[in-house]
Amino acid sequence: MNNITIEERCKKAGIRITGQRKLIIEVLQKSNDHPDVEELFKRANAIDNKVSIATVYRTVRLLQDTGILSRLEFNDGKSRFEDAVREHHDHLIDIDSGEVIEFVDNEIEKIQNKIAERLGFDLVGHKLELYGKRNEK
Amino acid sequence: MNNITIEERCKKAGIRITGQRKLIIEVLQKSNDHPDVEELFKRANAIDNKVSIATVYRTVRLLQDTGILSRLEFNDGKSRFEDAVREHHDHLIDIDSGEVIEFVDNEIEKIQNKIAERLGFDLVGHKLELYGKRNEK
DNA sequence: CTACCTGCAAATTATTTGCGCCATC
DNA sequence: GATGGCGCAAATAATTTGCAGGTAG
Repeated sequence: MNNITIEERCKKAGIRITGQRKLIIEVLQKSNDHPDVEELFKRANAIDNKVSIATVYRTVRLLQDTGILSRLEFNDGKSRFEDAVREHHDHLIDIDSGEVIEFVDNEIEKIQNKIAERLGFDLVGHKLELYGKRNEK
Repeated sequence: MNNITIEERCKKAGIRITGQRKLIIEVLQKSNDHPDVEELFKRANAIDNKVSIATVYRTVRLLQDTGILSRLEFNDGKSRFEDAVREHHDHLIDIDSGEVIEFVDNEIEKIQNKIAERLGFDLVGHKLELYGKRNEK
């Protein structure tokens, strides 16, 4: 599903691979949820405590500016990051538990292109978040 | 299009209408763009400089918690607010100019409900942002 | 009247940055 | 070995809050 790793893309982009960057990238790569910077910092330190939080901030910013990561904001004041190159997906947020579920829907993508065209734009990207409650049945 | 004013909804919610709140609400009501708190503060002060920025922050938070305003975050680190009760619409953001265009599309709403259902959720709300470049032609 | 609101400034929280030392290419 | 990265702590930026006095209902 995700054939080219973040690290490979970094090299391709001419980003120097240091020990701390390697570690942060590894943590990002294996995170299925959406950790904020504080949480990335904790997870990286649990593996090897040679990373400062300043470096985590610098790294995610660098990777975001290079287009390797996407920044997400779920209206809680903190930024979250995820691999920008993975198969495109959107987010469903459980408003009771805060849990974030990813999903893909092709129909949505098609309609979005249609809308952008209607408004005289070329679509470059999008962000869709659904907020819902689990239905018992 | 928008029959019940923000102020009326505040009264209904039991929110005390003070001079500063009245003013902030008035500014919100007549803003067609998406001002951040700093900008709301400036606009309110241009009318009557009896409002502090702390009160603007307190007011938008209060109205957000009461469900009268929705908070928006366009990935620039600042929060923006808009009337939560207006006819539902989404946002198209011009990545060159930063301009924000609102649009409505019924088809999108229908599909979103379908997706939520598929995932076992009842849809409570959503946020869709398209990012695009104006196409010359 | 009384509970609630406001301004001010200090406190918090998230994020960025200057600087001297250190590591990658 | 030179260029760029790192940790630390201080600087910013956005937002929240304690307190003493003011105001809406």
